[in-house]
Amino acid sequence: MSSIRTLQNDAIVALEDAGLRITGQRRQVVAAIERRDGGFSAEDIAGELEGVGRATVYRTLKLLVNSDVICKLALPDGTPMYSPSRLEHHHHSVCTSCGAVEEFRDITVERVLRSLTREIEGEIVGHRMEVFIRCQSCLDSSDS
Amino acid sequence: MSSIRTLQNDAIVALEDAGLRITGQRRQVVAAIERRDGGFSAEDIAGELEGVGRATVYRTLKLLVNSDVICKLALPDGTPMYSPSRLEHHHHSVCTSCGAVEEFRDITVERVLRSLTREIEGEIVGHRMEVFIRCQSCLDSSDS
DNA sequence: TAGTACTTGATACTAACTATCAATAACTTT
DNA sequence: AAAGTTATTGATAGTTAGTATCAAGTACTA
Repeated sequence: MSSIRTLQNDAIVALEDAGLRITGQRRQVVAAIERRDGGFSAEDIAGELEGVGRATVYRTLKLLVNSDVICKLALPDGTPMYSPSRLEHHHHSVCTSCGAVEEFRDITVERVLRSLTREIEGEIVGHRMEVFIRCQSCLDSSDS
Repeated sequence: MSSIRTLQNDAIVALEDAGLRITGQRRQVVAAIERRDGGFSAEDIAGELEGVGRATVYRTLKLLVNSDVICKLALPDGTPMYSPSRLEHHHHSVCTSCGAVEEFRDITVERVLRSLTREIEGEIVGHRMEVFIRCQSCLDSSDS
């Protein structure tokens, strides 16, 4: 019984690994995430899933963030966005016009972190990097 | 009349350049920022300045962010923090234990951005990078 | 089947802002 | 320097993105 890598499968494995239960509500949240592609807000999901309580949506998103199934990122003004996580170690580009989120992996980012290890006093415990863009389709439609 | 570079002076120049008025309240907010060093929250300032309305504090912080006198950054959980901005083009390290903020400048970060120009479809309009650390003094005090 | 423990949803609450708008203060003009 | 114009302020209410509480429900376990 081979399992293809879908968000659903990843999420279930992650929840199980964490000793958590696979409930109907959690499945619904994951399914809703999979149905969209790109970034979404917690309220997007909560609004869509009438049958699942808002608190449960927020709780589930937090669980999924903690198990690296999705990422929580932020627009320039700080507005939070969530995005499914496919690449192992990655960063995000966010289109400031349409909100489209792309993952990218860049080895030079890792190199930056290593170089900072020498420059920064203390122990690096994490980082965040977001690149804000105007994506090609937004550029195209405003060029008209 | 030479003017030394202080946050106060920078802030006043920035506000004037933007065609804004230098009011007593704005001076008080800037002075309060200068009195602390490192990161602070909007509520820190609002709580300290009893005579200045909360809305005015938030408005003034936003003006200062827009004119690059201070930076708005975020802890890993998204909690916003503000920090005075001294270096021209810089990033931040934030201690997740004590909240201390340091600025750093790293040319390799700029190199990453240039390399992304080739990798990312679309036009890069900005970025954010924060490095989370346990600073030396927090490490020292927990080593005991 | 009973028991224990994890989950849920309704509700209320918090943090960090933002919108409104009448009153006030700061520049500008004369 | 008084009058006029316009920016700014503060009180209040509202919004967004959550978190805390806790009784009721559901899932595993013995």
